[in-house]
Amino acid sequence: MAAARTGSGSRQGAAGPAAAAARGGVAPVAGRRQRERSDATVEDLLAAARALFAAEGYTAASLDAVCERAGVTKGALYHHFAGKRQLFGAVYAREQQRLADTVTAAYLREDDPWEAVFQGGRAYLEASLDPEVQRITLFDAPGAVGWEAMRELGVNCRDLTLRGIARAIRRGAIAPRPAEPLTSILYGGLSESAMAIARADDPREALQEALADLRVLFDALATGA
Amino acid sequence: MAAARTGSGSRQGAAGPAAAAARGGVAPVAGRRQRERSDATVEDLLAAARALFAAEGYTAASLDAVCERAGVTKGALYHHFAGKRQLFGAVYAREQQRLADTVTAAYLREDDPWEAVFQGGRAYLEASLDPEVQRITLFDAPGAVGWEAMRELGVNCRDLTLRGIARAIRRGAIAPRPAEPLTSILYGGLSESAMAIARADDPREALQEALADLRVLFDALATGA
DNA sequence: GAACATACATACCGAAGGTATGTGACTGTC
DNA sequence: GACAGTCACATACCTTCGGTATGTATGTTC
Repeated sequence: MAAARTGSGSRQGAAGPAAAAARGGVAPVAGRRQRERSDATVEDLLAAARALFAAEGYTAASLDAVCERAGVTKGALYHHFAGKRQLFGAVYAREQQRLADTVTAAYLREDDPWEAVFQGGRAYLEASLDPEVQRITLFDAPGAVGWEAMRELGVNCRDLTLRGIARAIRRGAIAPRPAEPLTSILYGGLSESAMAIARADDPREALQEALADLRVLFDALATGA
Repeated sequence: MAAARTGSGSRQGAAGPAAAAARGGVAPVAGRRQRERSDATVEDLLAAARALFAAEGYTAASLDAVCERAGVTKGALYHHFAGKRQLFGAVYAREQQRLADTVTAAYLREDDPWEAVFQGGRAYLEASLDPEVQRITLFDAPGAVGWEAMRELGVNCRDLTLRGIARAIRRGAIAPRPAEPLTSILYGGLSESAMAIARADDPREALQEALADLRVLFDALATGA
């Protein structure tokens, strides 16, 4: 327990630019364990990257700007991430995780397996109306990380959809069929719907119309029983 | 008809790098009218850009490489296009035009308005299986030119879908509803399906399954009459 | 406490998008 | 049919940005 105070709150000798100290943590920094420091830096970088990627888009957002906002230098960035694509990939994975949590919560609230898929879809649609979410998950992700990586970077809503549909089929809530095609149609349809709704003259009304149409579609596919 | 020969086939004084002479045209160049020269240069640039954008993606493809392939310098490129985005936008617009022609042809072959939409969708799906088409229209376009520009850059398949659905509604082939929501679901569903099919273990089988599922969906929405 | 590993900062490089400017070919005009 | 003006480029250059190599203070291990 010797002398723990190290004076300046900056992480190292030179001048730590800014912003990092504004995080929730208490004042001192040098006494923490490496893992905590590392995690905090990654957190700062991801937060800064998310903000800039969302605001300016993947190509327009520069790593220098990300580092400045995170209060770190490029040395730190490249210590934790292999490059710009990987940084974006990490941001994307987080975003999908957040979306998936929301969708899963809505899904689990329903007992009927087909209705549960509907509610999950509804939750995904509503969550995807946020322009920042759209920019990251719908616009830039395909071009930046590719289609395969989008599905392999941890949890993703497409797999959620697939599993929901598969369960609805197993339970007999919809007619037997391979689950993949309907997954593509539903997931792609919801994604495109989100983009259209967000840009509609009256997004509120557009959302209601979309949900009504989606309801018709779900009813049409449900087995009468 | 004075002396028309100008010696070298190169367009101007200095050394025209390459490739441009390989186009279909005959040998001399200087005698043509400006408009023809200009059109030919634009054509070369678009062809080179399409090839590189399709092969390497929007960000990875460099304008220097495009110019080299087109046998032109950046001066020519920036004389005809405002920048990289606009060049890509022009390539994208052409691609959409090509797709739209194919889709329209399939659409017009059917009399029943709802079946015509199905055949148009089928044509769009099959045409979108080409990796080069996918890379340009599905992966890079949203991030590079944005959603609004994708719909304002000339003909596009989404509007075709919208009009087909609107006609099917007017003719009573499907139940009355606002056409926009179903358009988003169908167009987005087909786009996502194309990406999934192209990456499936057995694309042939995946395509058949997708079309079968699409058929079920179309039948479910059709009015019995 | 000495050797080692971690977590950065600093400085630099090359590539690529974009721009400013020059020049020869073309075109309308008198 | 010269001549002025415009068009269609080429050349050279600037700036930004992604990426890398290296130095160094901090933390960890034995």
